[in-house]
Amino acid sequence: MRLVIARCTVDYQGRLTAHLPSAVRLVMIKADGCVAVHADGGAYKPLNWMNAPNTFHEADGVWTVTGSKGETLQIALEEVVDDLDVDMGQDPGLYKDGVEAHLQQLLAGDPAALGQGMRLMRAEHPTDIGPVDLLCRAEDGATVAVEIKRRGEIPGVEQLGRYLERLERDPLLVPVRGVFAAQEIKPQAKVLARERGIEPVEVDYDALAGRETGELRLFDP
Amino acid sequence: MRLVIARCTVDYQGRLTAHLPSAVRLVMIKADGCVAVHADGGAYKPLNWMNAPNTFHEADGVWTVTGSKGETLQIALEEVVDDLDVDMGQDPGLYKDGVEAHLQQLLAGDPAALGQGMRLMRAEHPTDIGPVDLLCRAEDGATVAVEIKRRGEIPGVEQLGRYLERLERDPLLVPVRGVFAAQEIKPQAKVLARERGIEPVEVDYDALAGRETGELRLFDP
DNA sequence: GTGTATATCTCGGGG
DNA sequence: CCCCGAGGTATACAC
Repeated sequence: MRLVIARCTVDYQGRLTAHLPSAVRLVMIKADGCVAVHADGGAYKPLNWMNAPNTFHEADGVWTVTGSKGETLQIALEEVVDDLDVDMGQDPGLYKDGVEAHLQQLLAGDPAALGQGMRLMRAEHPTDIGPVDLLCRAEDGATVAVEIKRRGEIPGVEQLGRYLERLERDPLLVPVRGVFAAQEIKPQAKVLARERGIEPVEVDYDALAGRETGELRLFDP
Repeated sequence: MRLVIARCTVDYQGRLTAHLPSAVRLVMIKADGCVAVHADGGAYKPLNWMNAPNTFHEADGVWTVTGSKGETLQIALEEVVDDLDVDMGQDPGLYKDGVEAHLQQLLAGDPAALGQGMRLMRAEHPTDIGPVDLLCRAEDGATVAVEIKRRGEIPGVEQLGRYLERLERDPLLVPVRGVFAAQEIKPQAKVLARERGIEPVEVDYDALAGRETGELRLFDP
C-alpha cells in the first residue's frame, strides 16, 4: 500500500463529473491497484476513488487513473507532504456474525418461531424471479412463503408479494400464505403487509440465538 | 489525520459481531474522530470502522473506540510499523454533476421528451406516501405521473404504481397514466411496467442536456 | 457474466 | 431528530 499526503486537485469523469479544489489530502493506492482520495473527515468513504482494475499514467505531476469502462480520475499533485510504501502481506479476512444470512439459518432451524406447528420444506426455494427465503408447511397444511429481512420495510413486502403471485399458480403448493419476518418491521411495512394478506412477524434475534444454545445454558446458570 | 500502520487484531461489537485476525493493516483516524481499518485491497471500503462521534480509550496497547449507540471497536496493536500525524486543514468539498436531480430538472424543462404535447403541471407533487417526481398533462387531457430514475429497476415501477393508486382517487386528476423514465431500463422492469399499464421511456441524458444548451452551441460550431 | 439482494451500507434532503 | 431515497453505491452469491 502506498500512502501519499499531498496538496492536490482531483477530477473525475465517469457516470458523473466531479471536481475537488486544491487542498491537502491522503491518496491511498492499494496493492490491487485501487485508488482512494481521503479528506480529514466524513466517515470512511473517500471523496473520490477508482476501483480495480485500472491503469495508471503519470505525466508532469498529474496521475491519470483509467477504469475498465473508460472512467478517469485525474490527480494533480501540487506539493507532496509525505509518501510512504508499506508491504502488508495477505490479509486473512473478516469474520462476521449477526447478519440476515444467520437470521435465516436460525429460523430454518426453528421454524416454530414463525408460527405454532410450522415445518421447513426448503430454504432458498427458487422461482423465476428469485429465491424465496424459506418455504414452510403450516399446521393446517397450507404452504407458507417466508421473506426474511434484518429490518422490514416496504420493498421487502413487495418482494414477498411478487413471490406469492408465482407460488399461487403452482397447484402442488396452494393454498399459499405469506409471512414477513424481521427483527424490526416499520409501521408502514406492517400496514402494507396486512393489506396484502401477509402476516408480519417480528423475531427476537438474541432469543432465537439463545434458544439454539439452550442446552449449553443449562450448565451455566 | 493520524495514520498508524501496525500488526493488529480487531474486534467489533455493534449491529453485528466481527473479528480480524492478526495482520499488518492501516488504521486511519480522522480529525472528526472516525476510525477505519484498511487492508491492502478490497476497494475503498475498510475492513472495520467506527463513525464519529465516539470516544477513545487506550490501555496496554489496546484501543477501545466506543460509538454513540454503545458499539465498540477494539484494536489490539501488536507491532507498530509507522505512525504519522498530518494537519490537512478544512476540505473545500466536492462538486458533482449528472445525477438524478439534474435529469429531473432537464425533463421538467422539456417534458415533450416524454411524449408529444406533454406539458408540466408540477414537479415533486406531494402525495401521502411521498412526492411524485413530475405531474404532467398529456395532449389528450389525461394526467401523467412521471417517476424518474437514473437506472430503471423493479422497485421504481412499484413506487410509481403506489403513487398511481393514490392519484386515481382524485377526481380532479383522472384519468391518470404513468410514465417510468430512466436513462436505462432493465428488461424485467419494462415487463413489469407494461403489466401495470405504465409506459417505460428511456431518455438520452446527453441529448437532453445538449438540447437545453442548443442556443449556445450555435456560437461554438 | 448477468441478475438479484444485502449493507455496521454512506450520504443528503425534508418534515 | 428520524424517515426516506439515491448511490460512480460495493459486495456476495445464484444462475
